[in-house]
Amino acid sequence: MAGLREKKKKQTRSAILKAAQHLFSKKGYDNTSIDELAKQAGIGKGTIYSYFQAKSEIFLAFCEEQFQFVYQELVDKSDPDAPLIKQLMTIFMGEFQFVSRDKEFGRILMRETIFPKDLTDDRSREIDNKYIDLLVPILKKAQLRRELRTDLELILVTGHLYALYIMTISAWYMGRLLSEEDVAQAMEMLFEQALLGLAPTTPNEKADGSK
Amino acid sequence: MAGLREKKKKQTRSAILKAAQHLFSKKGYDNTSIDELAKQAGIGKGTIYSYFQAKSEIFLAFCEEQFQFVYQELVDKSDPDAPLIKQLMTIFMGEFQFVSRDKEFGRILMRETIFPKDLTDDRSREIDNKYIDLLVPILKKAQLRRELRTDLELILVTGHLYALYIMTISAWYMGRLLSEEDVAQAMEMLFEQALLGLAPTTPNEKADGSK
DNA sequence: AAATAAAATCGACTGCGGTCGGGTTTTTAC
DNA sequence: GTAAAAACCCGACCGCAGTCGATTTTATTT
Repeated sequence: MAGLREKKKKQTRSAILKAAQHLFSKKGYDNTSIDELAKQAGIGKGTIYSYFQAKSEIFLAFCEEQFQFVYQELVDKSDPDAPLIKQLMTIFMGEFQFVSRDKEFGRILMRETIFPKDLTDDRSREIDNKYIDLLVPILKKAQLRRELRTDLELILVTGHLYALYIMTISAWYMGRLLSEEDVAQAMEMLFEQALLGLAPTTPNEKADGSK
Repeated sequence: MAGLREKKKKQTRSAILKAAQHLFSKKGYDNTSIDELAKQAGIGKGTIYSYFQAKSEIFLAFCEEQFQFVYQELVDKSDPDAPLIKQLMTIFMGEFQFVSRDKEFGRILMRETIFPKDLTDDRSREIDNKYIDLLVPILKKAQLRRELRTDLELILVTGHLYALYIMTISAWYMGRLLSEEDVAQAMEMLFEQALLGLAPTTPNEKADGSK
């Protein structure tokens, strides 16, 4: 049977992740050393590096599991027939609450997700694929309700909205936004801007003619 | 004279930055150790930490100088009467070219700028204040030309546009956009989306009534 | 000018992320 | 069943960021 080795590897990998879940949650990312992780998982330090290429990768794998749970919750919570902006707020503020539970945790996640160090690792790409999967159906429904233009590539729209989310979070990290309400308010204004457009409601070229 | 000490401190600080400029440019950020930096600057390792709290701070200070130069170039290059979207493209693609000269350099800069580790350090905040200072006059002129709504807070608009820039860069870092043309194209489409709005040209609420 | 206080400088030291070569276990070949 | 090959595991080791207390340099007081 070729299965014996494979099985053990799965066990080891999951032991590492379990140790990570325990220690990261308890002591935070920076305060958990690889040595501790290895000890907790009952393996040697070097072994960890044959499962993950860097400490940050363990963190991303850890996040992925957490996310899986949160996403489902968010999908369940949001009302598919509510106005688009309401749904966006539900999802992204839910995200924010999750990320902001531990500021350090969120910062590392953001950094690795948006500006990944290792391009060979698909983990970061997968994470924002999740955003796309989450948003696209919502956007499609909004198109049916005529809340959204139908001539746009939805992937660009998700990128647009995600960008505004990132910017809001960043402003919070930089101390420009202090409370959760500040964050919510700024985010909603940005979404409104995106939906209505920055240019005057009637496009400029046509307005010129009428003047 | 109270000046002697102050003078020396200025000298030392500038020696560190000069060493940083030299070594970072030559060997990259990660490959330059604090020890080397200290040696090149002709001081002890510990001394560096009484001028900067972390290696990343030295990097940000180094960037600030570089930026100063690039900004001026960008301002000079852009035509203040061109359509807003043209001006935005000139500025942000100029930025991109600067940042992408060295991928590692850009990544660290982005990470520190957008998700700073140390909130007590104002450097990262200053860097995006520069964006605001750069964009606001351009936006004001666009308002006069009726290319931009006048009922918006300009700081939110700069945030909006900056967010789209970041998102595009991020997509490049993640390997979703490969060439410079890809980046330019994606960026322009996002800016267009932002200007025209994601919602159908006539806002939904009014369209409903007419139907 | 001498004595005291304050500030700045230094490099040995610590702890951590990541590497590497030798040792061990599993698989394959015969 | 045994020997060769492959895969896997490990912890001593390396280089580096950042700390700390001892030491030197500058400012202040008498």
